[in-house]
Amino acid sequence: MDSPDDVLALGAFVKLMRASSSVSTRVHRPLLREGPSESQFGAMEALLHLGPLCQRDLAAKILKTGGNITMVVDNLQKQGWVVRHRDQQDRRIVTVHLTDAGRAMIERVYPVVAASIVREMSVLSREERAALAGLCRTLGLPEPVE
Amino acid sequence: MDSPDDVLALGAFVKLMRASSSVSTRVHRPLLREGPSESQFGAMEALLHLGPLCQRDLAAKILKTGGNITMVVDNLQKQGWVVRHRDQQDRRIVTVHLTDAGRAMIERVYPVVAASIVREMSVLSREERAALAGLCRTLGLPEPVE
DNA sequence: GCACAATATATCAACATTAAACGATTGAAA
DNA sequence: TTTCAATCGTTTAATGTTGATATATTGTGC
Repeated sequence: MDSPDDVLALGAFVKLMRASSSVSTRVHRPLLREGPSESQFGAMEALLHLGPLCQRDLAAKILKTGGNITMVVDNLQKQGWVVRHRDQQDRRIVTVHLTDAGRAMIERVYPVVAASIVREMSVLSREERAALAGLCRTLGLPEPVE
Repeated sequence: MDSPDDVLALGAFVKLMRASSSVSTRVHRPLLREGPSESQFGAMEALLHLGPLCQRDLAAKILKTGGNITMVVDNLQKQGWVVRHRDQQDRRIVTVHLTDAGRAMIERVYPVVAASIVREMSVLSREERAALAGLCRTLGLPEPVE
């Protein structure tokens, strides 16, 4: 467990965690004190680009649990950015829709965040960005049973 | 803002976020229902490998805010894993020390997490892990003013 | 039609996280 | 020596996050 290979694997993991944490913090910092929180932003962006979603799909999109989505949607609803529609075919399902105010907000805020992301990624060359994307895609896949 | 380059930058960012989130979740899942939380683990690991730290340094090590550290150390103290020592030279400073029980806990748990990390990273070749570490190191650096 | 498993959401307790404001303490400048 | 700014930790309000559990609803097998 302390072979040189293991040490390098641990180092790569730590760097992955620190990079994602610091980049994410910097990307979302401009929204402070006016816009949605990070989770709220993720949900609003999904609704903008994918259309109305049920809470289950929304949770899957932003990698959060069901219990969490209830609270995030609650808070979005308080802001008047989304509304819940109970599905009439399957009454277990709640579909979340953007309001006009919500659409206006996310259409205003999304470009700001996107520009921030592009700026953050500009420290890497085009080839490096492609390499990072490929490595992260591999890492994100479920672990093989081995 | 929608040039092909920008789209690739956004894609790389999303994959970075999803990879770090899913890998981190899988790495820490084995600790559920017995061990420390993820933040608690980070703090305990820092104390194990670096020795006693003041809360400010602890916050910097695990990339969290001061207000957060107060709560994390509170909860570690409740478990009997750490103690606070008020510095006598500079009475503003609180140094956090592992207790014997805390050291025993983290020495038992750390190898489990480390093995889990090594397993997660094993989906990449040695060269890929090195490349990932380098890219993430670059990304984690503060953004140039440009 | 009736159990019954599966699904979707909500609820709950515990812990996490942040920004902002605050109190105590320190050190240095006036 | 007396302000005074900086530093360290804490507190607070708001939101997030999870796993466990509960409730309502659906569809299936009988």
